[in-house]
Amino acid sequence: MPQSMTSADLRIRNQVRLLRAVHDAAEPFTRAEAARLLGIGRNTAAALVGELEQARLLHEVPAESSGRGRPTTLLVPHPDGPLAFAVDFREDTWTLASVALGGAITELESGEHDRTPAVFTQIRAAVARHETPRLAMLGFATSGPIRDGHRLHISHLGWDEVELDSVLGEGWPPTVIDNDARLAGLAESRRGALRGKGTAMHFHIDFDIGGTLLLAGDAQRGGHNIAGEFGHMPLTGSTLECMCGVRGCWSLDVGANALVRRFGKQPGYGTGRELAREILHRAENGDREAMEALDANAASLGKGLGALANALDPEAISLSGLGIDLIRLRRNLIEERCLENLMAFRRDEPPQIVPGTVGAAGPLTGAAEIAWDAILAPAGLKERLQGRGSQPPGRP
Amino acid sequence: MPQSMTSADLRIRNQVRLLRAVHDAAEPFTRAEAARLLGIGRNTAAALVGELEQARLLHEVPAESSGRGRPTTLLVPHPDGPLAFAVDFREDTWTLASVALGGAITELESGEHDRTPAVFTQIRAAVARHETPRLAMLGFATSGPIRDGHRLHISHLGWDEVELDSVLGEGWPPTVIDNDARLAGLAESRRGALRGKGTAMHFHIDFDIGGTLLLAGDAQRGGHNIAGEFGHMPLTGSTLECMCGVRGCWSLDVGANALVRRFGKQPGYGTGRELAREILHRAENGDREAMEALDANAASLGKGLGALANALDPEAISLSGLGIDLIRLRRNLIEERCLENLMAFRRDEPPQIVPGTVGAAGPLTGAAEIAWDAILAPAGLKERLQGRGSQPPGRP
DNA sequence: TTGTTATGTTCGTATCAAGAACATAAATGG
DNA sequence: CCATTTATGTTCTTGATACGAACATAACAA
Repeated sequence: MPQSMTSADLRIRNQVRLLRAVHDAAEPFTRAEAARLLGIGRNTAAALVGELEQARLLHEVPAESSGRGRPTTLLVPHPDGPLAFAVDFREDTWTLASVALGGAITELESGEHDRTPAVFTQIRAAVARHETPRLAMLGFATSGPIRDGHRLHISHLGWDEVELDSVLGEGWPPTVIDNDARLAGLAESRRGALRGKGTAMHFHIDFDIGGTLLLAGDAQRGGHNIAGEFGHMPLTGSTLECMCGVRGCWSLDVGANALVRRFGKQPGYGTGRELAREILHRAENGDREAMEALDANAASLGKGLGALANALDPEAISLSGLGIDLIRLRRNLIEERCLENLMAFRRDEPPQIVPGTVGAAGPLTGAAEIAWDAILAPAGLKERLQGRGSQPPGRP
Repeated sequence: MPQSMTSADLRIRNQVRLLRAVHDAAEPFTRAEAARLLGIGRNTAAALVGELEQARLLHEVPAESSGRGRPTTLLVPHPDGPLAFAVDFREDTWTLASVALGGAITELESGEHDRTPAVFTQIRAAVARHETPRLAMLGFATSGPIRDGHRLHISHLGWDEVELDSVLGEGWPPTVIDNDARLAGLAESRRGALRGKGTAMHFHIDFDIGGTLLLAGDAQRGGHNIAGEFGHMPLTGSTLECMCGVRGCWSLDVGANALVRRFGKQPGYGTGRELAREILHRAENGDREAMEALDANAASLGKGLGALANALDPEAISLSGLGIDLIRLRRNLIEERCLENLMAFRRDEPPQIVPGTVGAAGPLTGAAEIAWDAILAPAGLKERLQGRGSQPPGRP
């Protein structure tokens, strides 16, 4: 318990509460509403906002009057305030975006890459092209687990335990990095289908299944920062050997690899994704073999979700990637199998299974969230508020 | 965000921090150490402790001097301070204990019961026999899930969705209640083998498996307060039908029921526990059939733990109940099967699998923890500190 | 006996949020 | 068109908090 609590910390805490409220709100709100929301007086709210405006974190704009009363102002991000950059680093492409307080995303640049760590240099160059003193923190979404926060393991790129520092190199802005599946879940939890849920799960279905357990708006990270490999539990009774080194993984029956395998093709990270799309398309058009593959996929998905719901009791489960299509095409089958595998006493309150609403922007949005979490941490904010007005914001 | 943050709340927060430190510490510490621990000045510490002494929460006793310096005092629970009562309600027995700040347990009374809800009246009478104005909160451990905190479901007593209010009846002190497996895990996390682990799991193996995911010293509760049924995931490939209504549950292969079934006996909640002990005993003495049953049990346990570790990445896993015996008798087999089912890249850092150290006192200890959590919540503490010195402590 | 050391105590100060009273800018309604 | 109503902004005072510095105290050590 190192963090002492002094009057100054009290102020910081209230300012963090205010900024978080602005960041998390679906719609901008006024200063008076903020006072009510935080349970503080209008005078205190005025003081807080004043300092935050000085520090170029908030800005006040006239609010169109609604009814009687003295007109007030809306609290919006400061036009010259700090920005988070977010990177979504994928299999063969990357995207760089800038994200303001409140979550508004501006895509800056994107590109393809050659699957070697040189891509990081490429991305860093892009960051440099758009660099501004306003850049305060960079959030980075990558596929693959990041052990202990620094050892990167991306099997489909053949990167095995790559040391993060060595590939990132020097010259990066302050950076926070996490797994894309987890960040996609975080995005749903903060700004998507799982908003407001205390306990929820998200699964991204691509070649296989990656997921995360979301508790009160935060993604569970695990003891070595590698939680979330729900796809590698033996939930469907498969006896095949998985690329992960274990037999019987759930992922062997759900996802693009599973679809492809049913057609005698080699599962793997090549053209599998297009083939899977093709199979779904054929299933939609009544192709019998494709429909069976789709059914098997959906049934296995539902079974696994039921099993996980028994253990973790989520209020809702959202899906992304192929999961969106699976819900669209086979919702009933998924729900039926989920129900079948729920303990009997849970069947009157099954978890909602919903398509994610953040969509393909999930990892990028999640990366922005962790970057803003870092910016809005009390420690960092304290610094930013100390030198109010004098030097320009952004990292030192 | 309803909780405002005023100067008074600041004081309460620091007092909570201090009390929690005392409650959680393995050894009592001095006032000066407390000041360093919390990062506050000695003068502030003196003020905090003074008020807490007034409120009969803390007491100062002379500390034997260690080396130079002015002698100081140890912070200990106030001899007339609030007490938590804890109840461990089991299949056919119950135990009532009194627990002071810091976690010291005094057993007050125990008894058997007839498996009908009348037992609650019995327990309430016992509480009344020991009632004192110092009683501040009662923590209650029961088997079976408690949906939404008020619907009790104990299958082996034939209690199906019993409304908690109706069985508890009137006249109880302020009460918090939770599931025994979850509370046993909480106990290990706070005071046992999982102390200090950020992410951990605990499994209580009895007839079947109940468990809990422990995050930063708190047990995960789920969206409907019924998380933790890890035993009802299909982790071992069984095809049997489980009493829970699903096929293939992990619990079908691990625990007393699984042992008993191997001997052609009907699994269930009768004399199964003694029979299971008997089987373990025979296995220890070299009985081949019993050894095979034990091996199968241990192997299934290990396999399931590996699968769960893939998903949730615990630093450590503790076991209680039969799990203690399984570790004692077949540690290698459990660990080997766990490792086999861990994704390859995790195998150099497998979760530690350890016997719980709180032992049979787990549910009782956990019940005391949630009771003290309630007492030490800022809201309740505020009340207790308002009327300092005037009226006696305890619930109004 | 005289320092040394760790702790307790006292006092003044800066900061913070609350509360009350007042000021202000719209909409409302005759 | 003007007084009223209403919601908000602003100002000032007040009580409470933790901090820092200086000093007091009680042991131990040389």
